[in-house]
Amino acid sequence: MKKSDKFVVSCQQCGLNALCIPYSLTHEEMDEVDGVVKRGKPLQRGENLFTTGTTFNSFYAIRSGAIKSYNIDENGEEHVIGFSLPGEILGLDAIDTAKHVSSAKALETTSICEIPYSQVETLSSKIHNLQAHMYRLLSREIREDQELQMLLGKKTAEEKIGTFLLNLSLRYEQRKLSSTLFRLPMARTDIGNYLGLAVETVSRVFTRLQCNGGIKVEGKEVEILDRRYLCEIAHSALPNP
Amino acid sequence: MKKSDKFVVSCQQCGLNALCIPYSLTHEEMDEVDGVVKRGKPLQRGENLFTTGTTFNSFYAIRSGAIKSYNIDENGEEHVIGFSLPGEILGLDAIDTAKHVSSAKALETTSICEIPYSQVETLSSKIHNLQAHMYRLLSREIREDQELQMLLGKKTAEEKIGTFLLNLSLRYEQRKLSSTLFRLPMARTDIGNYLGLAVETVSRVFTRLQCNGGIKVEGKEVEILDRRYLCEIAHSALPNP
DNA sequence: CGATTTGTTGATCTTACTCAATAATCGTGG
DNA sequence: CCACGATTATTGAGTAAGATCAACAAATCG
Repeated sequence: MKKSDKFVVSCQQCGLNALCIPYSLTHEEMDEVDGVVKRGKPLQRGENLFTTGTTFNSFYAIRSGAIKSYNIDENGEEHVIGFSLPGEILGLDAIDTAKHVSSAKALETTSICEIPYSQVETLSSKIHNLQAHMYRLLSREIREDQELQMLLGKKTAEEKIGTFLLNLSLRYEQRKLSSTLFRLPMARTDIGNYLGLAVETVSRVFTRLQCNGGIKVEGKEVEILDRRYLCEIAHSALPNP
Repeated sequence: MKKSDKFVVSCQQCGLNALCIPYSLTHEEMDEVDGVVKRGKPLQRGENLFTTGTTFNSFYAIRSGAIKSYNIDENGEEHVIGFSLPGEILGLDAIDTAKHVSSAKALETTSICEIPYSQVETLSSKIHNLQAHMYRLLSREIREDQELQMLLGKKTAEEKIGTFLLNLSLRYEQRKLSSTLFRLPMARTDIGNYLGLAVETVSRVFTRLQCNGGIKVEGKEVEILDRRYLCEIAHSALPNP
């Protein structure tokens, strides 16, 4: 097996384009990065990848499936922090405390790649482009979180759901999956919890968007019928005009 | 001037304990980190440190004063992202895009330290502890943003304001300033905008908290009278019991 | 196949927004 | 320093968006 092949197998299939930055690493460096990525056994629906308070050793890249990140507050209430789809990375919020500050649960059968943090730390000292990439990765998450804050603080239920659907659509597209027809891996409850809405509101907005011809919903299957209309609803710039 | 003195001058006074990590850097390393930090001329109230879309070259540490980070949306509406107080760092969200994704404006006369990103990148490849620290710094911001998301999505007006005040109190305390008596550097409008509340609601909650003896407000001066009560209102764990 | 969870729809209630009026504070120039 | 206008803050009254409660339908699972 050539080095570049190995790289392709454990890295790009992992959706780890992010970590690997093929355009700026030598084959040798790719191989090194490649070497630290571990493929774990798939998680079953409902299984936890990690839970709050446990020691942070690795972050993870989703290969297939979907993960829900959440926290349980003092009153035992769940708070959904986000959803991770294939090709995305999670666990970066735990670097600072060395303990996981949230829990991560599989929403469906999910296979993941484990990326031991200590090795990334060591490797990124040596490979300058990997370090630069880690900084960008972390920075991007900060920026995305800030966008979400605006969504949560200032937008109406319709704007929240519209933006949520368009965001999912974009993320699937980035992974070469259909951007117009996809399956929501999470329950309505999770969507509501994530967006700060009651389940009933989520349901009602879905129905309303369907009545207006923007989408077609059937259980967890969603089809985006009128992207332009959804963008209007979301009051955000067109992700893909 | 001894090296350690120089370090103290441009670094600790900057509130850059964060960047310097005295406990894990040698004097030589401290001196190197020290060397890249530039002290700029103070900003006057209303002056911008940077604006959305401009090239990102440096991030900044607040030495004194206060900064408001914000964005202007398509409709010309301002959205307040956050406030930076002495000893805190801002601009980390721009690493990814190489352009500033938000604007930063001085809320009062503010002196800052400029930290050229390219130099931190270079230096952190060489000084492993600096790299590790940068990762922690970025990771912490992600975690804090996630906490804010929960606040914005699921909490009532009282919980939001209560948490906001306790958070400010904690941040002042960390910088050895009074945690019980301080001046709000931002307008009510900014607080409301930041927390996703109407100005009027902010005003009303302030009055209500004052009536219940939790705080004393007089214009921008705030005194925390009953921390325990505020914590109850905020429905959060006591930051300092 | 029945039981349990998950999703939808309707009716009512509550929180916080909006609009409006007034009061206080700030900044500026005489 | 004070007077002026402009901005910023407070308070009240009415309204609307979304929460809650409740009932039912549909999907999922053992």
